[in-house]
Amino acid sequence: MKIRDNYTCPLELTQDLTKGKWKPIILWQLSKSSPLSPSDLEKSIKGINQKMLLEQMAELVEAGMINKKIYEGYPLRTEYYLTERGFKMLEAITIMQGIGVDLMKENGMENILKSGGFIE
Amino acid sequence: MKIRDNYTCPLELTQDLTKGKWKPIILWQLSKSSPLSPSDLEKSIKGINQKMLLEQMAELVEAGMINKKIYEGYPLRTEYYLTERGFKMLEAITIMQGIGVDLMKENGMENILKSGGFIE
DNA sequence: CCGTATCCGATCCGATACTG
DNA sequence: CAGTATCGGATCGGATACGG
Repeated sequence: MKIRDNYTCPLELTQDLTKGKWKPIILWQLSKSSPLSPSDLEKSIKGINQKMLLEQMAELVEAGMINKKIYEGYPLRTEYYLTERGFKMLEAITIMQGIGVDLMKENGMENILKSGGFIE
Repeated sequence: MKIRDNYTCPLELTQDLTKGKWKPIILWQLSKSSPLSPSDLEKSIKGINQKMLLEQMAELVEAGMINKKIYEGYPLRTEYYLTERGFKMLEAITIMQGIGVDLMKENGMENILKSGGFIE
């Protein structure tokens, strides 16, 4: 993750640190159940693969949104959990989740909401 | 803007509609002063160019976050303003702005905060 | 001044393979 | 199971030019 040297406003910085297809979803998942191992998360996030998950989590750690606890020995085990900053970011994500629900209701996508296919 | 057909959760939809380098900043600017013309916005957002601005605004209109009012006649004039949904989205953006300020303070980037270079 | 089209480099993301 | 490396296609974003 490259932090640019010139930001015109703080919002851009936060954006940079939380952008990408998966990061908000990872934070959302960790807010509901924590701590979680990478394999747990991979199961709970439909469509993600191991590479994307670990890559995005490493960036979230760098951004101070999540932390990990590593257990020595075999089988390997690591657990991730939200930091205080991560919880704050989650407030923003929660609002966006609400907007998404509204949008889906307005656009005949209730099937997704009810199917249980999504993570709530 | 292509809306995917399969979302695993509403958050992904909102993300799709508000992603990109400029959209949150456009909403932020419109929240402080509204309505604004494209040329006003272009002046107030450092680094953006006309193409990106109009392109991103068109997508925000499609997403129902902003609306525009077109005045007939010459010189051409159009004004953009936030919708109710846009204001809701702004709550999330405001939180992220706050996180960005914290991050900058922790990382010796106060110069950006104080320089007046950013839009507050 | 508002808006659209094109071109092209940078970045993202998914598949796959590999290590400890 | 956790994590890293590589590669290629898709997408994004900035420059530039053109039209209403």
